[in-house]
Amino acid sequence: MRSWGSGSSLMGVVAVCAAHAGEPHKGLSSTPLPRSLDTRRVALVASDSAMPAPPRSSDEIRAAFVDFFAERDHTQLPAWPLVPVGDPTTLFTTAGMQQFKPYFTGQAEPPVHRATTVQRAFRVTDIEEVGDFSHCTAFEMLGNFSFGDYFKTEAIAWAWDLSTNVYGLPPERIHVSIHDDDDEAYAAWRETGVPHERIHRYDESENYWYSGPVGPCGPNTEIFYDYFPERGVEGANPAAAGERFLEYWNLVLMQNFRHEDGSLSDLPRKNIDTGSGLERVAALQQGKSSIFETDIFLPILEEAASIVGVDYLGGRAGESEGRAVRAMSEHARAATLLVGDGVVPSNEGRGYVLRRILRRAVYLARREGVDEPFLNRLVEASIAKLAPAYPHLEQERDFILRAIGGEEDRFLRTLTAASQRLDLVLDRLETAGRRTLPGEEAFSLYDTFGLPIELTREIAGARDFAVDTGGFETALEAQRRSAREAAALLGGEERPALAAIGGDHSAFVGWRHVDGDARVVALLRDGQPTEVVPAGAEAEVILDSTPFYPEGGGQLGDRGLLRAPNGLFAVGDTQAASGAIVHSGKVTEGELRVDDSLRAEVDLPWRAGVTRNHTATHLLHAALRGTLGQHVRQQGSLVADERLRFDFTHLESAPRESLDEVESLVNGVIRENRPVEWRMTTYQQAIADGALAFFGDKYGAEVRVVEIGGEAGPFSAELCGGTHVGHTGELGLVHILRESAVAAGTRRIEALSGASAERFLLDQHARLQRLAERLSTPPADLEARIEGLQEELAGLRAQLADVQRAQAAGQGEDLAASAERVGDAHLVVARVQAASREALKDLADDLRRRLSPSLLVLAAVIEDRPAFVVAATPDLVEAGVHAGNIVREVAKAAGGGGGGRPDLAEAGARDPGGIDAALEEGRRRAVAALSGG
RNA sequence: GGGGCUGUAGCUCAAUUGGGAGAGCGUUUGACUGGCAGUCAAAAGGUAGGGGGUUCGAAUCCCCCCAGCUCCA
Repeated sequence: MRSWGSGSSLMGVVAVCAAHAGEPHKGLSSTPLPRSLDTRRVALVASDSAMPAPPRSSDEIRAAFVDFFAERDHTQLPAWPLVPVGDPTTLFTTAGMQQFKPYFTGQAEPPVHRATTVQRAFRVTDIEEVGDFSHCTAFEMLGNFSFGDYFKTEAIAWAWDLSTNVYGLPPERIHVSIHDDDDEAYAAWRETGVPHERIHRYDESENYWYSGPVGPCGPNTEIFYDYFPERGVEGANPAAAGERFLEYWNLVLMQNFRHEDGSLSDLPRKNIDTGSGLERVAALQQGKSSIFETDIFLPILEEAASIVGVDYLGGRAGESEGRAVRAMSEHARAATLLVGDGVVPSNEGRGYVLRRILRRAVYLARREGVDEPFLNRLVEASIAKLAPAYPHLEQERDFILRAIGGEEDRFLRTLTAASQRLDLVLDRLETAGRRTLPGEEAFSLYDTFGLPIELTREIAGARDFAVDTGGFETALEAQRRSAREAAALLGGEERPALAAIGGDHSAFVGWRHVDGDARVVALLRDGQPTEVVPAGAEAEVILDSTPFYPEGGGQLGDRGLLRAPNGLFAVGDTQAASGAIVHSGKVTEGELRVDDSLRAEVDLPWRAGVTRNHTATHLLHAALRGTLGQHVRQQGSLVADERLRFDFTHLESAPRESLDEVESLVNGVIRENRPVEWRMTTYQQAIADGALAFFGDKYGAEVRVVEIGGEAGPFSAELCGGTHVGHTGELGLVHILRESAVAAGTRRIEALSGASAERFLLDQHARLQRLAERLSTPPADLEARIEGLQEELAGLRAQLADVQRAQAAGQGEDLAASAERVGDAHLVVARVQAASREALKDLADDLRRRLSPSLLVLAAVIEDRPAFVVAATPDLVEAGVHAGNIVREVAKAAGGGGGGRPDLAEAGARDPGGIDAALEEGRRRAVAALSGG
């Protein structure tokens, strides 16, 4: 399968320069383009003096493309953000056609029949290649689209017209490829004047496009620029990877539909879907061999080169320096676009990809000796370059800088910690006389501490250590395998049984109704279709139409009741799957049969709570954006009947004052009792009107916009399929409970609305009253009262400690006086009073200070259990006395256990009755130790 | 979603491996020097992330939860 412009073909080798005609430039170093290139360009322009000046800069090319198609009745539609809007299963927007899929598959009616877009795109496949002369992760796709309107002939003629007359490319340098069987395309190209020998035919593997086993598909035709026309057309093969040709435009001619059995039929309405990489066109228009030498990258490259400290543009950068400069520039630019579209660095999903490119940029720079943070300089340069086409980047500048700068700081910290650890490991190996770092060690540094294997190799290499790369790969592969197995085990369930239900069903009427008459279309028990469900059995019910809202957009699925003629079905949850709305629950009375006519009733109090909370979520979202900044975007939410949870992008914790501000803003809007209205529109129209779309939610071609009114423009407008109140006043009150962190860059607030908010505040108030009563003080004085109690407690503790100390001192004096002498040493064996183990040890310390040399064996009852301490002065320890050994025997005599250091050891037992025997044993051991030593 | 590591004073981190919670920096106070900078001395600051368990005894071992870091999907 070959989707146009996919993988390395799109960003294929462009590293060929046409300057020195006939001389292939293998292994182009980072040498900049020779000036002679520009002369070629000048000559070319001069020869076409009748034509308006061709577009040169990327901004001009973008405009020229859009204008060209606008003149031909195309409407320019807004691009998608890099985060695909309708499809949570896709990480990033990778092509211009992505937002038009529903039109191509016929699921939805297009708003216009001719469209053109400039679509920013991001592809993960080539990250490791970035740094060479051609690969990119982020790029811009220029595209024109026809939805059942014009087809091959026009698409091809216009592509030719734009290429030769607007871009001013010399016709003799253009080659095209078509599908083997596509004689129509061949004819269309001949019509433009392309000679037979520059039209190349390829089979399915090269020139056929489809997306998935079932769906629209068709041949495509690609347009190539020939850097070496002097090599002749004999044997020319544009599709082969190489230095000669640059593919800069791909036209997909969607004319067939592939069915499940593999057969093809003609599409009733044929489509055109084209994509032309702006970076590549810029390279052609600027006479450059590499996209990195176009105006798109120059200002960023220049900044990167100054960071690395090389004269990149002057051609004085070494091979690896050049790589680093290019990768740093590309990754910084891509990251800028990603953060601008709401992606924040994290340890999973899109955020993880962002993290990977940022970290790659940092370690490549570090390898060239850059150890200061630098990303923000590159981001500034990227924003400056991109802002004319993408003004939102300028608006979100601060957020972008903080998100990326913060990630850089974190990574530098991680690197420092991990390299210290590596040094320790290497020290150990060195002592053991080994010179190879085992693969498991390298993997652990990578896996646990985030040290890239390249850096491990480098640091180890600097100390003359080898790294067992094979072992590392093995460990990495093992982890991948186990992750895959775990994923397979959990795998999301496919529901073919639902997809197989024929006819119309599951019409949703819940936005306007909470009950309605319906007919049972299908019943499932344990996922299998059945005709009847008896009382007591769990089942899933599919209705022809239903007021039950299936879980989506964070709003939980409805609960309620289905009243059938011969039975009752309690709905516990409602979910959407395979195009069906599935009511799951239990038959509580009688039975339920397919074809039963029934009354579907959503649980009213439940739905009322959920509805309130959903509107509250929109209000909070709008208020957060107003208070914390426009970078706030919904990341996820949970809308239940009694509470709501709302996750959003924000880099630091929101202070209580901001939350208070948000809360009072929201409650203000509630008091104003503003109308909440919704309407259906197209996605493009909604976005153009400024509505907010939540990423990760599924939108059809028709979308629903929920708008909360305001005096000057709506207070909030969001794409949303959920249920909402009619006026904000119905919410009564919104109260934010708490704010917390969910992941790096994502915060969560939990809140209540309506009756649950009221109940919560009343509970709080009641608790306050109870506390005040208990402390016999008015609620207003509670703080002062507690402060007083705390002071009193601290005072009493200090007094108690004084008393205990005095008591211990007295005891110490008495015990010291009663000490026996064994040889030169003092021996105290005694049962004492002590409140804690601490006090017992303090007493031993006191005695050691009073008597030297001395050996002490003390016992006390602490919390009804015997505790023992044996202590010896340092000189005795020197002479071989070991307190730990003595206390162990003491404890054993009391039925317990213990141990410790030679100078101080403690032990305990359960039964206080054994103390006397234990002390007896202690005396024997002590005497033996003192005389035997 | 799965795995690994970490959580000790405001900060950075120790503790002979289960036996008395510490250092440096910072903070406060005092002393010295004309002031600042500084030097010296002292003090304050800890439910050891939270909870449970094992044990005579847990920062240390086990389990659960939370948070941070990190790899994989």
